Amino acid sequence: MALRALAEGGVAAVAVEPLAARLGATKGSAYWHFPNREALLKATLERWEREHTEAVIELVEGEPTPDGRLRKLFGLVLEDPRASAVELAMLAAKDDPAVAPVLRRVTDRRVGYLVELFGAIGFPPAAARRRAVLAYSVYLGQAQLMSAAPHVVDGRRDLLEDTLASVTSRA
Amino acid sequence: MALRALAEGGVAAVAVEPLAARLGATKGSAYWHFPNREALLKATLERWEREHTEAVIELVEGEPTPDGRLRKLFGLVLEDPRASAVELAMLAAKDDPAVAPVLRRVTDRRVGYLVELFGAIGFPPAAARRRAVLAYSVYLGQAQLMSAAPHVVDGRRDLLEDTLASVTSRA
DNA sequence: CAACCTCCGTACGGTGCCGTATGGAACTGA
DNA sequence: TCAGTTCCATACGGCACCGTACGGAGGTTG
Repeated sequence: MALRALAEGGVAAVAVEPLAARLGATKGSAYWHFPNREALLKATLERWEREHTEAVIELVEGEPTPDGRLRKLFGLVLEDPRASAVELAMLAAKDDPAVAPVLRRVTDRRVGYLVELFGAIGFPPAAARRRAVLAYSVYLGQAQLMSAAPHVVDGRRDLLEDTLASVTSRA
Repeated sequence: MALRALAEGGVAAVAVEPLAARLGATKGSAYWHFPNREALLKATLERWEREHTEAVIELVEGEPTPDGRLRKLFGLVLEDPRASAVELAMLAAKDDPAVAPVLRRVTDRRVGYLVELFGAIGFPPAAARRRAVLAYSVYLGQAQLMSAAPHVVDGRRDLLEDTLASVTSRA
């Protein structure tokens, strides 16, 4: 529920009174479960970190080949922009003291996973790391673009191919 | 001044009372110059659009070759992350009704410029457009990453080369 | 049954912001 | 000089949120 609010209204929407009202309850109840708003937000963020970061990686791990995993990963952004809503909300609130550490952990975890992936494709460690950083930049940028200006992408299914080609090519 | 607040505190910081206080004035004064907060925000955003979007393009146009222009463009993000602060604030507030139209215009303008650039490099129109969308994604993503998790990039000067190679290679 | 703990509601004060009302000082022009 | 305009301050009410105080219903345990 708090996650839904986070996706829809950003970090600011993870607030005691609005959420209580949404649940048909009152603040009195909410403040029994959480000492304050910060604790509510922290719990929400950590729950997202726990459940959704690994979930994506597990989903991607279902693909048999490393190339297939990369394709799956970037395909996720393009096929369902709404799925990136929480990610974008986190980036939007990157300066919030409750958000920053979670964001940092998730970023490290994901870039680390990408390093593995590029290593499995055959890049040597240093190159794999560079590719991973680049690929994650593309991932973030596409999520932003899909969300903020979908018309520039609009049905551009070949963007996925372009992306994969540019990120994996050994020029 | 309002632009400074926008860069530092995001769209939420472009508020009547905080800005007035920052200027050593009072709201009474502020509400004489602007009918309401929305007008203040709109004026701030449009001023940014007017002065800074074209400014970047003009700066880049100073480079003699198209390749040099691309290099300059991506170099800007990596050499001074603070310069992207307003961009990121805009993206963070993309759902704000005052922000959305400005963001859309700026995105269109920039992607359009990139299409020109890739055309000048020698890509045929359709390919140039695809490259432009991809390149702008990388631009946005790098700005995000530099701002939210600088430690993963950290001194990685070769990222610029990687980026240019991946975006311009004719694989 | 009585004391107790759990969970929720009502009621209140505080803060930061929006927007309005109103008055006044300084300048400007007839 | 005096009326009008410009620019700013004080003061007020409103709203949305945070957080606290406190009371009460219902199950739990001695």
